[in-house]
Formats: sequence, structure tokens, C-alpha cells
Amino acid sequence: MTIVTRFPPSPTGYLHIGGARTALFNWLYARRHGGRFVFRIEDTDLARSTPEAVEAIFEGMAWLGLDYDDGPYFQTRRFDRYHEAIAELLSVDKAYHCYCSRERLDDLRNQQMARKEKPRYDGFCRERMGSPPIGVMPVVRLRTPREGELVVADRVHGNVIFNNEELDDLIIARSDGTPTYHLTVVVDDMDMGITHVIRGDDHLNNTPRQIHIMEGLGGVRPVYAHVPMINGADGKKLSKRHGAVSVTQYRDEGFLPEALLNYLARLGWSHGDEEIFSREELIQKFDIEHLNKSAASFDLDKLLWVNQQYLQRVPTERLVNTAAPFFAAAGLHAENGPALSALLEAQRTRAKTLVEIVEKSQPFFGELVEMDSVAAAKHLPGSVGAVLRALREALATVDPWLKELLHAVVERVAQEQGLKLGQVAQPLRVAVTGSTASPAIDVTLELLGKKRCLGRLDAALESLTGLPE
RNA sequence: GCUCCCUUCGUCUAGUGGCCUAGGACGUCGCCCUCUCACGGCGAAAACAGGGGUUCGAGUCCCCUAGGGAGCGCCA
Repeated sequence: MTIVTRFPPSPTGYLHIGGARTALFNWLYARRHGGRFVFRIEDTDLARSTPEAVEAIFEGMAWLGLDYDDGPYFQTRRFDRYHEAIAELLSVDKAYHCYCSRERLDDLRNQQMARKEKPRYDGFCRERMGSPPIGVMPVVRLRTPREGELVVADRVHGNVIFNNEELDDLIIARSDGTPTYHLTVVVDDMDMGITHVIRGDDHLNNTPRQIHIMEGLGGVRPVYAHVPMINGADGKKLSKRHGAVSVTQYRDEGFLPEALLNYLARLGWSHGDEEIFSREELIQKFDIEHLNKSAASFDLDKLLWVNQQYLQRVPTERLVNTAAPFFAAAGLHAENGPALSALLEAQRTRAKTLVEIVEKSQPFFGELVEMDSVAAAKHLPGSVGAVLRALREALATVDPWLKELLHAVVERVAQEQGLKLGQVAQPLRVAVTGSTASPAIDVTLELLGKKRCLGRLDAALESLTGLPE
């Protein structure tokens, strides 16, 4: 049997981090078993669905590299099929027309709440005989069994038992004839041959009702796996106030897609002690058995760490290609600075995101640097003039401008001045980059280039002039 | 309120009755490396929600309590 999974977002916003994770699990499962991954857009809520949101979801999926084999399907293009299913249910008496007014339904609900009962439809139209009220457009309700129980065999939660009396007769078609969510999902999953439904456990309570629809239609149940939700750091439902929740936001903040994927996979799933998984390893190792049952809190610190791991190990060429747009966006261009590949090689262990790499690379571009006044006060006192002058002089003769030679020069000057390497390197670093932190001094000098180094040294020397030694 | 789900270090998790004086990872702290910042290495503090059972033996099985979450829409 070919395994078929799906990802069915409703396009009411961006691709949410939680949605991305369920998409990932479904994608992984299909890939792992040589199955198919179906992409379906659930846009039946005309009021909230937008083309922009559809676009945003495509964008997020593409960035993450979650490709699909089938689709995208749009539910709004399948209304004929839904109407057919509704008619079928009606014809075999698994569904019926309900003429109850919204007012009656509201009253009913309020009364039940007042009595501390679970609000549900009382079945008023269930056995209605005779002619229907005139001028009322009815909804269609599913005729749910009133007794007995339904057990959902869930692959992560085990057997979950629901008493049918807890379920009421849900609406499957609105009074304007349009199908509702539960109906469309079931019809689609049947038509598209979905064998495994992996989704958030907020749907666990919906599952028995969907199974009833499915059985009314003569469908076979798929395997269900309800995965736990993702919460914010405070344990509450993940929302915007917790920071970025959309996938593209993480892209824009300088995360690598493989890092986000890796992090997301580890949220609710594990493979022993392993933390870092390539896409291929994930496909090879993902299984439903090791999905966790409890909700997880999103931890930005760990994501940052994972991203840093990827920043360190991604091939240089890919790092350059991915980082280039970030440099461009910051107005940093190769003609005013070092080659990106060399720069990135030096910075990749020093930052957790591409954005941070760019920030830290600022001093390598342009002629002048912004001098950190605290750093200058500490490392560029007047007394440092002699060292800087010696450095300036020695550096001027270096050719070719290579880090091996530069290292030798700095060391020699230190020795001549009777200073430790740090006492020379640090003032030099501040003079030339404006700050106390940068890659190794020889690498820093090489990346900066001779012209920039000498120019900045002169500027630093000049600012020292006049100060008492 | 009713129904369903969940509960191991601050966080992500390992654990499927003896291998658990509970392991790994992030974060935190300390040390080492070191020209700075990082990386890396070493080490420390830190958890089985509580209570009852079952069993020779329970983090692991059962029950109760507490806490958290979800569902109960002519939303998806």
C-alpha cells in the first residue's frame, strides 16, 4: 500500500511555525515510506481566505524545501463534489435537513450552559415529519448515532474512546448550501486516498465526528496520529506576542531552512540522543512511534544554537549564496570590502544568524569605521602611540598582504616593543575595526586589506596626537 | 460547565517493570584553550506534579487528586 499524507492549511495568514511542523512530519513520513505528499488549500471560508495568504504559504513551503507530489488542490474548486457527498448522505438518511432558526439554537445553547450542560444540538429536526416550514433555507446535519461509542485508534495517544451521546448532529452544509469544514476534509481525504492523517491534537476531539461522516460515505479510516501543540516560552498557546511565528519571518531574521526544520523536528519527536539531523537523516529516521504526547514550548535559544551549528557546517558556497542578499540589504557590497567567501569563513563561528554575521561584518566595509568610544578609551590611550607607529611602519612594507606574513609582523613588533601579543593586537584591533571583538588579528588585517588598514591606523594615530604620552 | 488529551531538570527530550544513586542537548555557572569575540574541550548545579495501589521490584502498570491544554460555531 502506498502511503499518502497531506498538508491542508487554510489560507488566512502566513505559514505558521506549528503548521510548518505538521507539514514537515507529513512530508517526512511520506518520503520515508516512498509515499505521496498531498498539498491542499482549505479555502472554503471565503470571508477569511486571501490570495496573499495562499502565496505566503507557498513561499514558506518552498523555502523550507517541502515539496509535494499532488496538488495544490483548492477546496473552493471542489464544491460540486461536496454537494454530491451531501446529497448521498441525505439519500441514505445519514443526514437530514434542519430548519431550526439561529435564535432557537442560541436559546438552546444558553439554556444548556445555564444548566451546566455541554451545549449540543437537541435533535429537534432529526425525526421531523410532514412538510417543512415555508421560506426557511435549511442546513444539513449529520445523523450521528445516539448511543454506543466510537474508538479512535490514534498512533500517538492510543485508543481514545468517545461516547456517541457526547457528539451532536453537526452541520455539514450551511443554509446557503455550502459545505462545512468537517465534510470537506473527509471527502477530500477519501478522494485523495489519504492513508495517514498526521495533524495537531487540537483535532483529536473532531476526529470521531469526521469518522462518522466518513463511514456514512462508505470510506475507510486513515491512520490517525495527533501530535501535540507548540506553546510559547511561557507555556501558553504560541502567538505573536511570543515573537516570530511565521516561517518567513525566521528566514528574514537569518535562519537557515535546514536549521529551522531540524529544530522543529526535534520539537515533539526524538531519535535517542541525537540533535542534529540532515534532511536525509530526518527522512531516514522519522517515525510516528517516537512522537511525543505532550505539548512543547518553543525555545528560541535552542533554535539559535541549532542555526549556529548549521552556519558552521554548511558548505561555503551555499553559505555565500544565502548570505549575499543579507549583505546587499545592509548596503554592504564586495567592491567596498573583502570577498564574501573569505569573510564568511572568518565569521561563521561567531554568530548565530545571518543577520548577526552581517552586523559583525560592518567594519570590513567602507573606508572609515565607527569607533566604539569605550573601546578607544581603554585600548587607545596616548601611550599606545609608539606601538601603533611601529605597527604602521612595519605593516606598510608587507607584501603580499597575507595573514601568515601579517601574523609575523605583529609578533615581531610585540617582541621589539617588549610587549605581549595581546598588548599589541588589541590596540591594533580597535584602531582598525573600531571595536574589541573581531576574528583573529591576522585574519582581520588580511580581510581588511592593506589600504584600509593603513588608512584607519593613520586616523587612529591622528586622534592620539596631542594627547599626553 | 461537560467531554477528551497531557504531566521527567528553567526548556527540548532519553526512558516501553530490574541496565536509573534517572542519560543527552539548549540555557546558566566554573575551568581549560586563547591576541579579542567566538568555536572547541572539561566540569558543576538542575527533573520523575502529589497521593494511593499492583509487584520481590515502578519514572515505567492501575486509580484518585491537582495543574495545564483542546473541543463543545451555519470558523477551519
